[in-house]
Amino acid sequence: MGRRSDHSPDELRELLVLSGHALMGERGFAKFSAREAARRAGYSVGTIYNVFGGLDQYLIAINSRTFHEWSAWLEAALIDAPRDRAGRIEALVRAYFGFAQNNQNIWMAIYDHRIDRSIEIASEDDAAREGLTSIVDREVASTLGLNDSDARRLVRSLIATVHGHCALWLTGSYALLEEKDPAGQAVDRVLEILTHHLTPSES
Amino acid sequence: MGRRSDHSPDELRELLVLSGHALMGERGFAKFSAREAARRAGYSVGTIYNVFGGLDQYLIAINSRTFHEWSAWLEAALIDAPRDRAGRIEALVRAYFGFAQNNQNIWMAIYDHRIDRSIEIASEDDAAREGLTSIVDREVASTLGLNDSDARRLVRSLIATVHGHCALWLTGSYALLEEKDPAGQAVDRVLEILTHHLTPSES
DNA sequence: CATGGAATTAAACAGTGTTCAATTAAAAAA
DNA sequence: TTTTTTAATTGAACACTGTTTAATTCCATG
Repeated sequence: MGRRSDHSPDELRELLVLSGHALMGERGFAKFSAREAARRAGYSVGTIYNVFGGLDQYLIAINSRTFHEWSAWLEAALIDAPRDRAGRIEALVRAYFGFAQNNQNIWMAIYDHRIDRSIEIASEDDAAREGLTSIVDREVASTLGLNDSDARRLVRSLIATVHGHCALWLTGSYALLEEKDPAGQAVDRVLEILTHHLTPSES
Repeated sequence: MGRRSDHSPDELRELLVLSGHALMGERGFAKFSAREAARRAGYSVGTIYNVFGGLDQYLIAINSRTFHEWSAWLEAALIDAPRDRAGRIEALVRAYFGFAQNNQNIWMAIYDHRIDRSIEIASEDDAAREGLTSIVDREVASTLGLNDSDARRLVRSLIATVHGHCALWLTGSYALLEEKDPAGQAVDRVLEILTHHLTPSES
């Protein structure tokens, strides 16, 4: 076939991302198939290469969708969160875990997809990733008595801390198998760390 | 061919693990090929299925080898470590990072391989994984004024904290891209956490 | 209506994991 | 020693991948 008018370029792009995202959720990264994703969208594999340029870019687009959903999930959780600092931090961390648990395959796909340094990430995809970090920046960094640079470093370190708990938990890795409440452990660690970085007047 | 006497069952097993481990180091998990690993060992794919029972068990065996090397690496680093608590903790965390950095592909393969709950892990492979945790248990837990249960929980949480920093760093993930010394951040976080769990007389 | 250009596909290629009948070598039995 | 049994090893088949490219088919424009 040739140019088909049943979908505009943008519609087609979104259609394929949607189909791939759903398939990733069903199968997980290891059993994902671009062929199958295209098939379900009613197109053939080649179309993916046309639209995205390659499999890596397609996977990046799928993961960007996950980042958006994840950000929205966190924002939603923060609406109902308590007003005190510890309460908000706990809500944030538990929402982080909640999204991962309720969307295991697509959450893990974010980290399963290793992107070669050679291929460049579109600014749109970059923004999706930054969006998540910026939520934590807003919630945490502003309340600290640190200069911006130190606060940024600490926030990223806190994200790594929470990520570590969540990743080991969901991969069923040895370290957290017997732990009943990994999210609670992450919350505790984050709060312990934060007390070290509060100015006396804040603690 | 039939039964060949050039390798005993144990030798063959080790030969294949060695070959697979080397290939994993060269290519990484995504581009690993059991066929190629067997080829390099001078056998055909079927042999892997004979010896290990399936691809999953083969990958588990390869990763067990990594765990042994990793444990040895940590023990070696602890020999030259300072005697004070903070110094030993720092040495441990930096050795953790050092192994991962110097063996990126085989280190990441540990977490890339998702093991279905249905397949059971041989006690030998379990021991390889426990061995690593037990090093941290020995170094950290015994110095804390906690009961065994709480200490175990905390140690695993600390491992998750360090793992998170290391994983985000090596995957080139958004959160730690600009961080110059991720290991140092992990060390700082671990020490900050530990001060919260020391009895007054120890701090 | 024709024609050029762009979207879409089908087919080909080189790989993969997995299974299993056929083969072959060594060990056991005669 | 010769034969038979047993077990290790392979090769081929199957159904899949991702990736590239020539051929097709549709649409918009002249």
